[in-house]
Amino acid sequence: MARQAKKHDQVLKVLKQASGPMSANEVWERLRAESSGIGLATVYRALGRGVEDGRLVAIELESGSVRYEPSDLEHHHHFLCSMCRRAFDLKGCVRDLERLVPRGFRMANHEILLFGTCAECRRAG
Amino acid sequence: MARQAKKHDQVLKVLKQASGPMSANEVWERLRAESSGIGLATVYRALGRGVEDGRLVAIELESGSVRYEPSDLEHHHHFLCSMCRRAFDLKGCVRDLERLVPRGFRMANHEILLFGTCAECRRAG
DNA sequence: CAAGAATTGAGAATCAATTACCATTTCTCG
DNA sequence: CGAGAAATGGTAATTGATTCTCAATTCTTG
Repeated sequence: MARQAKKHDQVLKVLKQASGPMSANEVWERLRAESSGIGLATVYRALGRGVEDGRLVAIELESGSVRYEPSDLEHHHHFLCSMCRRAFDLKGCVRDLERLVPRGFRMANHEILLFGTCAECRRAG
Repeated sequence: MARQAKKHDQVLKVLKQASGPMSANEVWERLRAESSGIGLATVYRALGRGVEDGRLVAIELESGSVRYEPSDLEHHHHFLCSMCRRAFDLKGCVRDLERLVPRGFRMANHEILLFGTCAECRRAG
């Protein structure tokens, strides 16, 4: 069996349990507190490999940061809280997207992004 | 009357005529070729001021670059060509977005982004 | 035209995200 | 155990976007 990459597994685990896609930094901040800590470089390595493996997908919801999520999630979209900047998964999708595509263009996929305030920030704010 | 800012007007004009939101760099590349050229710093200044003025809005469709568009456009969404990386305006919207919002969250606005290949790149490719 | 204010351009500086490096540690396996 | 492969962490280096600096230019107005 291949050598086990403990830290890498921790990274994947965090993403599996997350309520939405996370940036490298978010993953790092969550893991560094834990028992043994983790280096940011390792987080990036784990994420990069996860994408290569096909176990993760990288998405870009806003300028300046790439987020990662498990690739085996059902089709879904995201909510970006403008206060805490976290992204949350949404359930469901919408229909009739095809009719938005201009003549001659080909749509490969789509992203629906809702902006606003998450429940937690609403309570806090 | 206030001093006229020629270059700034050129920047706004480019955005008005554009088929979609443009990044600072895209605007710069289009204008530098013209008659007198323009400095990248000036493009940024014009964009920044345009946003302050309320004449432009900044949107973030992908990592690493903010795009700008006139603020007086009707509600619309965007298509991002994965080959040429340009963004195009789309007509129309979809319904039922509200039902995607999780309980306790508040949606302020939304973005629908279609990915794929634009007509030009399809012909070329 | 002269003075003063705003604009401009070029390049340096900054900033955040990401990657590269390299020494150290941890595993695996014979 | 001992050698070699893989993983790790800290930090330097890089990258791309954006902002800053400052001297030169352009306007506006009297």
